[in-house]
Amino acid sequence: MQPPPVPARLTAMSNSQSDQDVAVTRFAPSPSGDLHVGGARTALFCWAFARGRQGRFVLRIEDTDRKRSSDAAALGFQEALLWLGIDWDEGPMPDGSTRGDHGPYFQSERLELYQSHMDRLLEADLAYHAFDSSEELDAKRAAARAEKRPYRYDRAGLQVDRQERFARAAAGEPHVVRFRTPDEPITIKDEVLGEAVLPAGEVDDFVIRKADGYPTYHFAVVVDDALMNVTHVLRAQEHFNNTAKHLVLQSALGFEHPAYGHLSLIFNPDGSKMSKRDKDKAIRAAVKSAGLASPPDGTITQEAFDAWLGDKKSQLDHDALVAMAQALDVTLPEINVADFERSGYLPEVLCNFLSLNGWSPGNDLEKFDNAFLARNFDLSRVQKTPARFDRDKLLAFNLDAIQAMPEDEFRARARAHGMRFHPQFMDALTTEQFDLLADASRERSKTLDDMFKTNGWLLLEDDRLSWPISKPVRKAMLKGETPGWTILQQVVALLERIEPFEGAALERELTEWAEDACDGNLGKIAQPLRIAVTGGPVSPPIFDTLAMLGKERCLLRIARCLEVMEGAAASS
RNA sequence: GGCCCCUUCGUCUAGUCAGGUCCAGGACACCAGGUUUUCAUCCUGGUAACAGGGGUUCGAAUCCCCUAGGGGUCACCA
Repeated sequence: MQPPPVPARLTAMSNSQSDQDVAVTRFAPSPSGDLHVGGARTALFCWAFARGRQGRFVLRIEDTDRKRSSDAAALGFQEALLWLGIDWDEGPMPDGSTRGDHGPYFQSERLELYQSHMDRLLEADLAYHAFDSSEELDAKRAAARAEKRPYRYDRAGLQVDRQERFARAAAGEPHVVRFRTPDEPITIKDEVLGEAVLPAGEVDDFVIRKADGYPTYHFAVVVDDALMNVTHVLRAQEHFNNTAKHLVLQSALGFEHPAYGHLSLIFNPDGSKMSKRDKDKAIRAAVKSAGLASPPDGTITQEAFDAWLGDKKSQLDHDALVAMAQALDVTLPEINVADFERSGYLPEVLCNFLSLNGWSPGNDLEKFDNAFLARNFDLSRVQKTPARFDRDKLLAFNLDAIQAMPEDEFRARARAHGMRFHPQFMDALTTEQFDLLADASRERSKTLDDMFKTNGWLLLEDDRLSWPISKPVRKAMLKGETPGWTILQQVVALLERIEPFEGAALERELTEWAEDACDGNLGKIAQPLRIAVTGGPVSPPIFDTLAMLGKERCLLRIARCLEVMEGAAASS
């Protein structure tokens, strides 16, 4: 039996209301997991495109997959966008309110809207109920693959008589609705990639309403973009082929076609696709290289550990990953926007860097802010090729931004970061101590997190400090004609005298003292001092280090250190 | 595998649409020096690319064709 001819299209339906927007873009994430940097870049470009043209930027939540969507994730996306400095004119707000006249902005709340357009299609035979079971379809797919033939839906649903289709659907028999794709080539015009023609038959009769009554992505996106007057759809390149479906659907529904621009993907440095799985992979690699047979203390149970290791496809949850990373001393790769925040990257730097992956203003200009991006962003300069995400360069940009920051801004931002991610660290320090630390750390900080990671010595009880004899410690303390510890012995009396015990006074006195005692070589005393008060060879400039700790604690630490070093010197 | 897209230093890219000013520019990384009380910074210099092959042209990174490589997609997920 021949399939019935393709029916005529519905007459044009005006979906342009009174607004004369030249540019309406939208970011439409599905709320599962966290906002990925690739998604963040898409959002940023959408935002910039609209902002640069006095247009509107819409946030829409595509939660038609009921199994995977969550409200928490939707909120997380909003917070991540706001943190990046991306705001929207329409859509849900984190406080639960909604902006805009084209809502609702959660697809799960737009079901009647979809239904009315679905009915138009069904009535006009531009779509049809199909009663194939998943098993039947799977079998057909498998058969096609076995014959090395591309699978296309065979329109089995159309073999059922029209009246019967409607009757069975009305009777409640499980079914999907499929779109009757016209048998003709489809031309995709893309502002980034150019024009592409998909041969007739390439797009089959795809499902537009699932058995659970929810529209599929393809249908919802087309209806929503039209009803929200979206003029420019900027999205990831993985959607490129889907565009053909959206185009035919728009024609059938009588909607105008928005302009499309497909953005290339963002990859890892090794060329693999960047995904949340990378964190799990990093931990697996660390476990393997350490040859671990049981989980480190304080992480996960042996049972969970075995189950996880036994199933390569399984992934540890976030808390477990963090615990494992800490125990194994590995850094998890940052994948989500929230990861970068936690790692101490500045949002304006992340945006700047993300923009550079796929877009550039030309003229060898690299450093710019979101306002500049909005003013200058255009589709013609968007890169067609995927970009590998270079964390070293991002880190270098972050460093530059921190160095360029005024001292008090750095204090404030570092403090906010500390309160959020290192509360126990902040509790242990007085305001004065923290400011001292921030000022001393700024010029060596690549991230806001650095100072919290490298200054644990400040929090330690004086009698808990220890001095592992590493190579640089041995060199500074024990080696040479006059070993460092003997110089340290001599400087104690001076330190006891210095008042006030502050940076300037310390610098003056110690420098003068080194003139005689160390042949003018401050390093001879600075390193032993640093090691004595911090337990290791690395800390902020020595005078700041001493001042932060205060005289009493310094002297206590030095005294204990001298005992240890004398012992080490005697036994070697 | 079918279909679609892409291809400039290790990486992100400028230059390609309007062929000469490009023996290809910048940034990060890397290498070599230098500054510095540790670390990190900072300064100076350097190595390094038009995927390959055919055309067109006085002239090609830029235009055309082929090959190779890479990516995307083929769900009742978005």
